[in-house]
Amino acid sequence: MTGEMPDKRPDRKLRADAERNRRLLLDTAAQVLADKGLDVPISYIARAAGLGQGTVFRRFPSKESLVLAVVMDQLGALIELGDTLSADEPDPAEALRRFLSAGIQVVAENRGVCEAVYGSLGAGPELPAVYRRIVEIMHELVSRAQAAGSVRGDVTAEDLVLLQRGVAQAAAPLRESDPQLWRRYLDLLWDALRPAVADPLYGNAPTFAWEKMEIPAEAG
Amino acid sequence: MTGEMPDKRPDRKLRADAERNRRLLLDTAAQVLADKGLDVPISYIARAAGLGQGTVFRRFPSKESLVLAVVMDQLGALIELGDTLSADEPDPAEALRRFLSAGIQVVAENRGVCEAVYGSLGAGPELPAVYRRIVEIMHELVSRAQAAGSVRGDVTAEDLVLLQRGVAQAAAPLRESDPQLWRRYLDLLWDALRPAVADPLYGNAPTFAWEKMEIPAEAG
DNA sequence: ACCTGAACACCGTTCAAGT
DNA sequence: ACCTGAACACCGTTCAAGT
Repeated sequence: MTGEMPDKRPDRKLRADAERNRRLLLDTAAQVLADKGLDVPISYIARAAGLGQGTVFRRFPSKESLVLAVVMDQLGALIELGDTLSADEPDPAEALRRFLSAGIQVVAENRGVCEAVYGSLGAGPELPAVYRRIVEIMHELVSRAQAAGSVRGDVTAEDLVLLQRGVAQAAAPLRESDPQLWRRYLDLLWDALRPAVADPLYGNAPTFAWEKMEIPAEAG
Repeated sequence: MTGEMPDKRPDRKLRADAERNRRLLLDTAAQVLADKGLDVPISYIARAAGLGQGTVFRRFPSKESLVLAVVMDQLGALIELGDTLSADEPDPAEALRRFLSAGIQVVAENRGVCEAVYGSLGAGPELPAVYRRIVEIMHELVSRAQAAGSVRGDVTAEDLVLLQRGVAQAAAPLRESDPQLWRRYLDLLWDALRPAVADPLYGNAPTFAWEKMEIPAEAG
């Protein structure tokens, strides 16, 4: 057969209007998801962006993949901050604390991200490349803080990534009435990380099953 | 009109077969929800219980209310434990730790409860009577532990209820590969609660908007 | 009173027709 | 290549008919 197949490679250059629509869709979705949460119908997002819902599915094969793309956009900013801190912040404890804080804040202040990040990672995983990068940065920062004697030696980068989620989720029920509550529980977490208190922790540090994770199209 | 209305009062005595079916439904749902999570169709639960799906909606006005009833069943057991600890455990720190542990465990080991408890409480709240009771027990236990000097004075019962959730949710992504991971983060939380480390915490302790909570039918 | 399954509404996803 | 909205499948909820 001679019919042209549409190019499925994710990084194939899009036609100008398509690229514009993709960006519009991501921005609209980010905003809508942030305060309505994951339950908004795709049709709602499509209408808010002034597009047909078919267009959404042309660019993102499923609702989940759209959400994923939005979340990855946000985590991309977090990674940039991590790189900056890793390069420029001379105080290891301060660098770690700011990275923890920023990660918690993204989840805590964004209903869509909070709900999305709930089921993800671990067993039925997503966001692989981005999460792996975050763990790498976390590892760098926590290692330095431990070497400086600011943080107990028995917590790992994986622990801290999970605990970021935990802190954000602890504060999540009161997001509307007390949007800064997560800072309170970050303070508690920080206390728990002091080397002085270090009782041995139960069991072994967790490991993530990166192999099980599939690279979604958007991750390129 | 002379037609009899069905009695809507939630505690009205059910006919024997209806009561049996209600119990069967709750037990089946508990089991199915625990490992499949909230996404299982009602039709699946109905079939597993050998009933028509209409029967489910006759007893529980919505899927949400069925889930709620299941969760409340489980939290009922937690409350009983709390009462026992409050009455019988002489060591205040031990009593508090065991209550924290049991609450985290319920959420951590039960996918349905974990997902259900995610959105609840706080802004758009449910489970009111049961949650209020849990906070009361927590208040009793934490007060004693604080009076005994085992726990820092600036955390409240509300903090701890939220933090239970947080610990369970931190470990949730690895539930299948590492089902005991929550114990590790309970250890960390426990370290954070020591009076010795007490840096002042950010902001004020949270308060729950009980007024906003509606008593669901099942709470009778 | 209670049970049931067919019917309805809604939303995610697909696709034939149009630009 | 891309866009669109109608059509399809699935699941929560309702309800007319039966016991």
